[in-house]
Amino acid sequence: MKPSIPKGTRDFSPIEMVKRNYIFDTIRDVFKKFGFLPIETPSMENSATLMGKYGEEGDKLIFKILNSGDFLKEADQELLANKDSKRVTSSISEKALKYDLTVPFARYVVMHQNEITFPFKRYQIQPVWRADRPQKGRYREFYQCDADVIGSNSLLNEVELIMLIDEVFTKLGVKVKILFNNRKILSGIAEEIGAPDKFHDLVYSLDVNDKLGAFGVSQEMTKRDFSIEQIEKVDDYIRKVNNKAPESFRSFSELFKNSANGQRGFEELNSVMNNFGQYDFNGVLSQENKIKLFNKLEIDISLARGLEYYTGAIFEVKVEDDRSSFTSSICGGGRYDDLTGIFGLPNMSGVGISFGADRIYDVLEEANLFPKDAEATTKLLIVDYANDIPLALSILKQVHDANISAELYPDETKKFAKQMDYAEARRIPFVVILSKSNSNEVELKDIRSGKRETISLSELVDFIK
RNA sequence: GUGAUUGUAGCUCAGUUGGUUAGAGCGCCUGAUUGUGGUUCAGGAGGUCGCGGGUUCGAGCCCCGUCUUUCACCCCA
Repeated sequence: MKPSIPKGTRDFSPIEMVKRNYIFDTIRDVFKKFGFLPIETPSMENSATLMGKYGEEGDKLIFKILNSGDFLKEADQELLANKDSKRVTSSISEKALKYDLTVPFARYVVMHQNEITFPFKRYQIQPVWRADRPQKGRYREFYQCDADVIGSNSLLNEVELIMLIDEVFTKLGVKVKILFNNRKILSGIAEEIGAPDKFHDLVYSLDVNDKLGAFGVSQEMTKRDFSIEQIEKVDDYIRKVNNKAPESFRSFSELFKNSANGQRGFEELNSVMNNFGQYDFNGVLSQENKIKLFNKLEIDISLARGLEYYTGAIFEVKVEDDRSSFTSSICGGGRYDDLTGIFGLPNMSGVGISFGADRIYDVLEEANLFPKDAEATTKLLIVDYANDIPLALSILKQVHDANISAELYPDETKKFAKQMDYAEARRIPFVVILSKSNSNEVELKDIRSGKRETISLSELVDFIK
């Protein structure tokens, strides 16, 4: 049979793994620095844990796992006879692959609440699965790197997460734009125009602001049967936000006369943004005391995010780098006030962000931002050693003891040319040709320059280092 | 989920309006040559043309189905 792997999944070669690990290590280091602690959860969860948390679209993208044994006997025979796939699923599948790391985390918090010290800061780097159709930057199995703080209402957590995002992308060398919004503003607008029941239609309409501007939003709202007064009111909001001037944004709050939700959303947004040097809405803090970010931080009122559980802050990060054409978001997150409530632990607000490692990989690859030394693993190869294997092994031991990665060519019977090809293919920078060496001096070749020289064994370690 | 797109040797690709034993470059293997792998020369292995069905005297080229690739929409990391 011809070997293959499922659609949307990938194998990773050693070269790719070294680069992937570079991303994971960078993100993990920043997570640790900010005080987050690691956990892991299983690949699969009970379907009931996952279903209903991601909205209608999200639920459809959850991979279900078939029950074991004679599952058709256990199934609802009537639904089975009617070939009602959608409804019969729940009777033949009780488990599912996890769709993100946030919901399993909420489940974890509830199950381990007695052992956790709150506020709890955890990070988690694991694969998740989505039954999406693959395309650019979209895979069916991909890694998320999450950091969440749960059990704290403080908006300083939002501030810290923005600092964390800025630091990660600064370390990776990618220029990005951090978009920030608050879901309360969105529901505030819905309330203000008297259409809280059309929240989703409003969000979808606002979404086109990004591409088509205020006029596009009006058009979209017309399509979705909003009244002229409603459209005009929203248009007012949009224009105030699209105009990036602080005084324009300040006047924004005056628009929420009838919505406490909207007013609060504005205050939350304001109090977070005010910590950063790029914004100065009310001029309270002097510029010197504000945090300077390497990347851009912007308010984007159209930012809604599909995940249903967000209730406050919403983050999204997009690449803004000439060297990359990547347009989809590479990091996102937000605040969820009651994710644990459904599992029986109310009043536990959390906020977190999720880095899309695979998309970040694509960006770094496209923009050529991987450090070059990320490719070399072994520093030294010993070749042509068949005549004196004990000497070869003793040199190997000495180099290893100096904490340098080195190896023997794995087959002493192969031709010299083969052994040199191996060094080149593996990008090993140095080769010791043992047939021309003795217990005092070794013949060392630098593969990149092609130069050979004889140096003493004691110098070897320092030379390679 | 909707609409396109791709699939020929290990890799990158040719293959004309359907017509005899399906090609190239690189790579790989063998031998020779070369004062020290990387040069040059000679030879060689390797493909049921994604899979299944159909049309035809005859299909890599046409039709249907299916899987896969890539992309847009939707949604999202």
